[in-house]
Amino acid sequence: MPELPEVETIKESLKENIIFKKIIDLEVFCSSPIKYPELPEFLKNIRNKKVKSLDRKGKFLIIKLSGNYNLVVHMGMTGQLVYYASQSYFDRHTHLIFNFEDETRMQFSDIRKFGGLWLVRKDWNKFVPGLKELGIDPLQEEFSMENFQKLLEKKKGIIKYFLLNQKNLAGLGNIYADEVLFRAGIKPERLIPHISTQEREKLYYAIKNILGEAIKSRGTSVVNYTDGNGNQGSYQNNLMVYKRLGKPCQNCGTLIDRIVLGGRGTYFCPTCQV
DNA sequence: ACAATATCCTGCGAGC
DNA sequence: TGCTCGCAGGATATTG
Repeated sequence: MPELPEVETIKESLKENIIFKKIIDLEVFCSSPIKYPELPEFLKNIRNKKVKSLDRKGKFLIIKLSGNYNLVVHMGMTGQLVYYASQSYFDRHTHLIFNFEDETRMQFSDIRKFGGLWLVRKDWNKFVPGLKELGIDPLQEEFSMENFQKLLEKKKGIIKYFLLNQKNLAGLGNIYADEVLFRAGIKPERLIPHISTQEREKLYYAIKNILGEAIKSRGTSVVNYTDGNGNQGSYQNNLMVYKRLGKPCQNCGTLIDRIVLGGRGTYFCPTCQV
């Protein structure tokens, strides 16, 4: 599940390989990931564009191209964007191949097809659902303790819902939401008004630190995530609760429990989290 | 206004 | 062995 640390790693690993390269052609094996514009226009507009820079907003990867075009990519659950300099791996989930002028390429594959690509220019973020509504990115300076406290002030709901809602904070998904709540010592179903200021502080640092650590580990490869070079991350070795149902908590030995919140498997330690 | 569920999709592993 | 079923969860739409 590409969440913020994974998309950040994909961005950085792709950057070294595709920056300043010219896309001469796009091969389409499955057009459903192309969300905007319609395929013929997408094909026409992607051709002969040079990669100018790579950016990230929450879980969105934004590849800035010449002609003021932006290629916005969301990996969904199983999306992968991998660069190949020589022979490439190809299977039935490979949907798109971006061919560069120097005969290298970047492939988009997506088993579950929840991912999407948008090629946009003017008013670009209004064509991409969810992009304009994104909340604070926890890696930006704007994510201060003050702003975080302010954000929580008016909220009434369950803390895990808050963390997963991209309109509040942009970038947390199911894995890191659970990990962050474990480190902060907060049960996932706690109501926000019942969370103390001190706990909110712990939560703030948990978000900042865990995302930072996960980026250092180059992401969590628990399902099929790889970076832009096809390499796995290692943060799966640091997970304290996610997917650890029935295993002893590494802090206190209590068996990790699982509940369902928002249709998502939610893992926590019944002792360490109150 | 909010919480909770259904929806899209495919692979995988459990159980019969 | 091979089938069905439930589960995995990105985000949005819809229902409660």
